[in-house]
Amino acid sequence: MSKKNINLSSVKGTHDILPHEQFVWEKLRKGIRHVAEIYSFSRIDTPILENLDLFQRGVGEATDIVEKQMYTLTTKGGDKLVLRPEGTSAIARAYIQHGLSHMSQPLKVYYDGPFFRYEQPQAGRYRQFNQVGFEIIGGENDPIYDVQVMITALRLLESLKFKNISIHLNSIGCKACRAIYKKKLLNYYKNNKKEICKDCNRRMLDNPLRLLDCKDEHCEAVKKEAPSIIDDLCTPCRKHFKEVLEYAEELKLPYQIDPFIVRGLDYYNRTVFEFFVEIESADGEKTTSLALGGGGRYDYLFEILGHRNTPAIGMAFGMERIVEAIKACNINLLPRQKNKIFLIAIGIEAKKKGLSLIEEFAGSGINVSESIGKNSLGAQLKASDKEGASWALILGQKEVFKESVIIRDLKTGVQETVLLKKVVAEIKKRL
RNA sequence: GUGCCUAUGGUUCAAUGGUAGAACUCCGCUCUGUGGCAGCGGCGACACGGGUUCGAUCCCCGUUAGGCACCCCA
Repeated sequence: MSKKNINLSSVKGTHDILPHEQFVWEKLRKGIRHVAEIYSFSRIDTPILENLDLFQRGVGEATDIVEKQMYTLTTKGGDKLVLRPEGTSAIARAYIQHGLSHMSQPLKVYYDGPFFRYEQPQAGRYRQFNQVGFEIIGGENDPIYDVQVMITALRLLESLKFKNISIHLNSIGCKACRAIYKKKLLNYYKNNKKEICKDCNRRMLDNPLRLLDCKDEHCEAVKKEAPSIIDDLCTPCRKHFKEVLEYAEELKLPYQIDPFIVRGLDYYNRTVFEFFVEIESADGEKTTSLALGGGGRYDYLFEILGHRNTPAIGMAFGMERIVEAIKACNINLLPRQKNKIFLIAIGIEAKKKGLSLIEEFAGSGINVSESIGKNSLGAQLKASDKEGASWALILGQKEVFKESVIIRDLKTGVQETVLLKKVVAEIKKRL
């Protein structure tokens, strides 16, 4: 087998998270755990593999995700499975399957993990990507939960030191008022058909709400004058939205009403929102908004899945997007350097003693790093420098013979010889 | 799925129709008894396939991958 034929790069749209970038991810995971605890979300993990029907039914047959972005596979037994493209449907499935409606309601859960969508990779977009999501399921259909999900998400971003966060908020009503609005919107666009781009002409046929997403400048002009769904909400939807806004005011959420937010998946109703963060370009000249995630209410999902009507709201962030935004905003999350101990041993006897010494330190909860495979003292000191260690423990022939060890302060160069059995205590004192 | 751009060591960049240089990184030596500096040395690359040519890393075509945008979304 020739090496030449093996493709040694990661699969298109997937990426490695290398050791030197792990600290950002770890920080993010910690932030997630922390904020989840504060707002009493419990963790839930669902499998990466699910039945194909779940998403066909849940997300919607006509959505892009289901139409062309799912990784599907057939098992030897003939079952049609899919690598999960999103989290909400899977959580709804677990809720129904395990009778979680019998736990105290509403159920508040969070998750993070990999998801899969087959599309063209691009900035902040991968085929395998990670999402973190928060869901509040069951209980009352109270707008306070809508705001709770948003505040949780907001606090997560704040804990990562993001500034200039904004929440674009909208209501897309219910089946009844949305249908009326769609007609109205279509009528309006029909009258302006000549002004709009060819994509929008297509949208008129297959996804009218998406007309509001177009960034073409002619369409922008048409959009400005377009009827707003907020004016057409039915009385219950209008009341719900009004209360959401009142709670949002109370919590001083950095929100703005954005009638152009329409989410793609079928199961959304009423409250929908997206989180943005402002990014300064490299030359500092202009700022752009980066969408980190979004969500909304999905009161219809449980009915779609054949369960009784269950109110629910949730949201998800793209973790890669958060990480990229952290980099783009130059946010420094590096932990303060801890004092590190570095063991240096010269000669086979010293190395043996050194190994047990590392164990002894480990037993006291102190990590000792080393580069014990190297032989010369100089090389090992150099390695200690690269590690950024504070103290070196030097064990040579002489020290082994005398049952002692040198403690070298790597910043000042001051050295002290102490007995081997006292060294752990001595280091503890210095820490 | 569509359009535009790109492809040279681990990284960032050069040069060239006669097969490649540097900086940083990595490894080693100066230096089995004291690191950061310095000096010296070493490993290591033309994405793949085809075409034009005496000869292609360079020109052309295709494939693949990456970037950006559209679509859509996280």
